[in-house]
Amino acid sequence: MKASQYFFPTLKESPAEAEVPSHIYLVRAGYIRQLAAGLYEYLPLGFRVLKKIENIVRKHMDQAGALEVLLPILAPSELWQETGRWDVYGKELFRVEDRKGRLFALGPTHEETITDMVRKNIRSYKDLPKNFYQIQTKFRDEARPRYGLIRGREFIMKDAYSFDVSEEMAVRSYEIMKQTYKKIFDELGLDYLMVEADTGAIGGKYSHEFVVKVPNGEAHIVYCEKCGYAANVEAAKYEFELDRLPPEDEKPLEKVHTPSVSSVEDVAKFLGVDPKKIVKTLVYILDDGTAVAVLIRGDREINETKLINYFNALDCHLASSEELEELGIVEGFVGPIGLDIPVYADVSVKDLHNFVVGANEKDYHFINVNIPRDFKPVEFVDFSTAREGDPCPVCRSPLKETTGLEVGHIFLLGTKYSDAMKAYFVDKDGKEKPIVMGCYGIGISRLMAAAVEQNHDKNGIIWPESIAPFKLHILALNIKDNQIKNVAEEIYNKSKEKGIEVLYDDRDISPGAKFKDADLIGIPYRIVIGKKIKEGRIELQERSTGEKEEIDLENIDGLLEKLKQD
RNA sequence: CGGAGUGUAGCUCAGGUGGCAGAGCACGUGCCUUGGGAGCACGGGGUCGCAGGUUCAAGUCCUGCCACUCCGACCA
Repeated sequence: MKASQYFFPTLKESPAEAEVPSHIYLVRAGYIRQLAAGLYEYLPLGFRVLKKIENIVRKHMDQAGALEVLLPILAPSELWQETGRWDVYGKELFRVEDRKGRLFALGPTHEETITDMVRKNIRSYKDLPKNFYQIQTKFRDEARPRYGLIRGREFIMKDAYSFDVSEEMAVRSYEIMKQTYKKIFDELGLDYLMVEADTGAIGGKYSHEFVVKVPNGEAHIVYCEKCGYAANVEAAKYEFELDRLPPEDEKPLEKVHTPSVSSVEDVAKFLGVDPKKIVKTLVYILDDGTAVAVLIRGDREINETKLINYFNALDCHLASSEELEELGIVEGFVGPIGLDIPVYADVSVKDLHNFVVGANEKDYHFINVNIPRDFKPVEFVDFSTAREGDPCPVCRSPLKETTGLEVGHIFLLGTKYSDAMKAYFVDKDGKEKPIVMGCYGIGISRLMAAAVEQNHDKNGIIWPESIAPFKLHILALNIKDNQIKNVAEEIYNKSKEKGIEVLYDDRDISPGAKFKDADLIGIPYRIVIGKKIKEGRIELQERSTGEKEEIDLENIDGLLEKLKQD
């Protein structure tokens, strides 16, 4: 491709609205443009990268035996009513109305549609297993789109759905996808972790996330360098047994005056005790309006996902001042003793002795509290958010913490959707059974951003070879010099003949501008044709290392052949 | 959805106390130049986010709305 005929509007300055590297460079280098919040146009370079990623994903999905389909973006509301998600999914679901007033969803995901397709067309165990996938634009009316392609309202996703005769077989399908995902992310050249994840409201037996390691990522991950355990903090087990305080003799319960002292920090300072011996009492309101008190050791944080899962709720929030008042609870001095809502305790409180809690009375705390002498929680549950330094649940070494970007998520769904939508098959024994499902997503457009987050420097993008828009960038530094031009054209033509994807900068602009654009765009290999052509030499540069190597023109065929090979 | 900020040329931005709409870059033409975003000259380009109000006069002051960004909540 000749640059003079191509289109990559580069910018000298960062766009005002971009904050993160992937957003800044994809815009500056002319890959994408913003249309509105969370909506982006893919310019020719951007679309090339997108197709590269798609094709890698497609290749591995096909190899795994999955079958590519294309489902409608619009989904009739009735389907979503069947699973209850028309109401549950909330404001994130784009809803549209046709001329007759019939409602549709712009698909944010396709469990309903694919399950409908399967239930209408699959009758027997002989038709199973099947795995269908598609690569398509998805719509989610995000409360806060941000970071360019990382969180859009419209984005490109590969979604796959497996259908099996039994859970055992479904696990097998799930494992195949897990291995397939590893191959995909390996080939993309990304530094990622596969982590145990929460299944969220989608339900199911278990799930794994594939997380690309980036600073300031939205996903918080703990992992063990020793044994390889890795989990999203929402799903990571907290091993309190390994973090418990030494036993003590019980001291008598005492109420102490603590004027205007309510935060754990302040109480610890005021009473001169370790925050680990202060127990926070948090009042949560579940989505059905139930109020519950949850105790946790002062040095730890509640994980609301674990809470939601335990209570089988869709949602929960910390009680507001008004809600506390309605319940007759004293804000800042809440404690389990004498509280008339159910009290649950995080495991971190188990076997804790002589600890401090709020006295449910303004400006008072109890000290030397002991379980079960002074109160008894309904149950001890793991509500803790895992964090760096916690013991690994597998091998007990201290966990490390990192952040990342979720680019893939696989779920073993079970029969949640097949039950709701009556997707049944007739098994060998002649009995009708629900199909066991799994679902598997990869954020294609987000991967493009993730790759840039992980591969850039101050001058621009450094694409992994597998997804670079072109492999070779030819810079003819002075296109008015006939010798330079002729050599450049010759190398360009030879590259094309060999099937090397090449961008040839034949524009009549200054050398500096060409170098700057080339660095921004980030094509892996660069052949520079300039003054040294007088001595019959050209230059090969690698974008990733910045290394420059002078090559005799007569060796150009060998060089191109080598570029073609790797 | 709560909090904060921004909105002026294609881009990045400047425009105290109200008084002719600006710069750099980009773009066009010509000259010159060609190894890290060259130089000179001339030129084109504006609904100052939108609507209303105050005023002789509004980019500037007031009210409302919209859009975009950031922090948080949220994120099958």
